[in-house]
Amino acid sequence: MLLMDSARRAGCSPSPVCLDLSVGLSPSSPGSSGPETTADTDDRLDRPAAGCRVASSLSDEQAKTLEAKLTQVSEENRRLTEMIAYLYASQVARQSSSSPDTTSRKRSRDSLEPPSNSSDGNANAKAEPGDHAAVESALSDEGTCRRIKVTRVCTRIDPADATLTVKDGYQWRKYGQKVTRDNPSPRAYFRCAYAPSCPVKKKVQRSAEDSSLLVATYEGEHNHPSPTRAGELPSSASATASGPVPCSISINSSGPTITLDLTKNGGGGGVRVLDAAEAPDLKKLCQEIASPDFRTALVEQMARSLTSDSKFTHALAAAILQQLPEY
DNA sequence: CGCATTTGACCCGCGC
DNA sequence: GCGCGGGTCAAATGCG
Repeated sequence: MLLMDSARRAGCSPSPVCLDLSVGLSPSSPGSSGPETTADTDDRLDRPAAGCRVASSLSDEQAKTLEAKLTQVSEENRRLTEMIAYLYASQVARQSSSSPDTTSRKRSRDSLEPPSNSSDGNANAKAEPGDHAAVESALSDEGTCRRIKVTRVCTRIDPADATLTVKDGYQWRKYGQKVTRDNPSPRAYFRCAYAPSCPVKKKVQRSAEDSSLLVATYEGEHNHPSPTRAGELPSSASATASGPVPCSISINSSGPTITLDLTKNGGGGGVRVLDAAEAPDLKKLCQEIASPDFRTALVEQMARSLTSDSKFTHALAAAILQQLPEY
């Protein structure tokens, strides 16, 4: 959260690709219902975090140390973002050179949706390289295209649980269910209960590879507050119950957002690119990001940043201790 | 009785 | 033009 906040303050969104690094908090964080499940929403950035309360109890010296560290982390985050942007640009260049025809576009009959910019896994599974241009087009036509945010959220569930429900705090109305070609488990279609005033839809389907993984794809943004406080984030409630997921990939009209959720109990805290095979237009990029070298470098750099400074770790430990009740 | 869910039918875009 | 497959509709059904 500090990373994201610092990146935002540093104005660190120069590229169509945003590297969103979120370090999971303890599920028992006071006042937090557990937004461990990743989603590229901005809401959580504007909420007071546990870390802010910790920082407020620090001495001036500790605060300065943390601030200096924050600046350093911001810089590193900016470099990482640039790295992602470079990889993305390279991929775009390769794709555009191999598929000059970008005129044919699949347009949804649903007027609420933009030109095909779907992150739907199965739809992309059969997409040709030209489809990548659809994403690219949406990126370059920001001024003319209506921006529809598409977010993919993954939640680990009990494999025995047959219900395709993701408790995210919002009320949904199911309007359809289909068995898709590439996945034996059905896909459920939901509309926000506040429709038609709220245009948000979501699709929920088990992962074809891992039946314990529930993939929810949100299209659009709610134009109303969540009925429940716990639902400030998509799937936040279920994430608390089911545990965070290591990674999610989101694609919106402002560019793909790759969210790496380095939580401590989501697959060992490793970085994993999920459903890369389902997004062939980004497959190459995702493969590069998911490569062992990149992952190792990323994790090492983050770990080094956070642990190399003994003052930082001591200050953090002291701050945490101050928050613990005395026995 | 009203509302939510289920499920088969239908629509539409795309590839061949 | 036809078939396929994803997405949506709407009547039927279930439930409180």
